[in-house]
Amino acid sequence: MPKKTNPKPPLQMDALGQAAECLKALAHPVRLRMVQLLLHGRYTVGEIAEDCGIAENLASEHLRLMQRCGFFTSERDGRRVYYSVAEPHLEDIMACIEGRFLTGAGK
Amino acid sequence: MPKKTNPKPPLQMDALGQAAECLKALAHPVRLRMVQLLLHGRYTVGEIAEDCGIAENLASEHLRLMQRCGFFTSERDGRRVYYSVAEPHLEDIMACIEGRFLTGAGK
DNA sequence: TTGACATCTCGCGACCTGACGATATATTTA
DNA sequence: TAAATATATCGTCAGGTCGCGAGATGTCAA
Repeated sequence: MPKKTNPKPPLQMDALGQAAECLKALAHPVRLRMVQLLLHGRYTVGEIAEDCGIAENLASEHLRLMQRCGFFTSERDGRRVYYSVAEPHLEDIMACIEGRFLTGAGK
Repeated sequence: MPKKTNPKPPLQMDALGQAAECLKALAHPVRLRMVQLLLHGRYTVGEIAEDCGIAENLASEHLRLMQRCGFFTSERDGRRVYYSVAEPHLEDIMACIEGRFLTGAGK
């Protein structure tokens, strides 16, 4: 076991910190549901809130959190705001998660 | 193969909750580091703590959290306890995370 | 046994998160 | 203009997390 002066793995501790930040954003059942939904198309805040079974202001807060992480993007159309996936890697990451945690389960 | 063409996928909300729990366990820079390290072999608590630059009792807490999620396993050898990866999907998941967040960085 | 070592557990304080109600802003329609 | 609709923001608070020190537990060797 080498010393702390980085023999083995590089010092990506700050990069790992960033990754951890984004994983925290994903680590919520409602937000995972939002990812699943938005991977199939774009939806308004109201539609997303109804699908997730939560209040619209709460949905708005979750969506903006995901937007801050770069996962989602939004565009206004009249009084409505449509959210959609902005991060292409989300599909791969979600596939990994589903492959591990949702295999065969549920319907 | 069950139906897959579902506009609004059904309620696997509890499965998503479980996935979120495990993602929370991953969503910490030190624990991500531990995953990277243990994907290369098995190490004692002391070795892991030194690699991560944290106190041993703190390392022990992080390791046991990962163990509770089924990611790691441990076996005692004398006074030492070796931890190693117990969840094969961890490699794929970590590859996804690194592909998104650690591309080109570090080294 | 005693003592050193390796790991684990507990309790505390600081900080963060999630959900909620109330309110604010933006847009369309009457 | 006012009112209705759609979304966003704010304040609050219960509950959770993180890191730490102190001490407990387990193991080996003399």
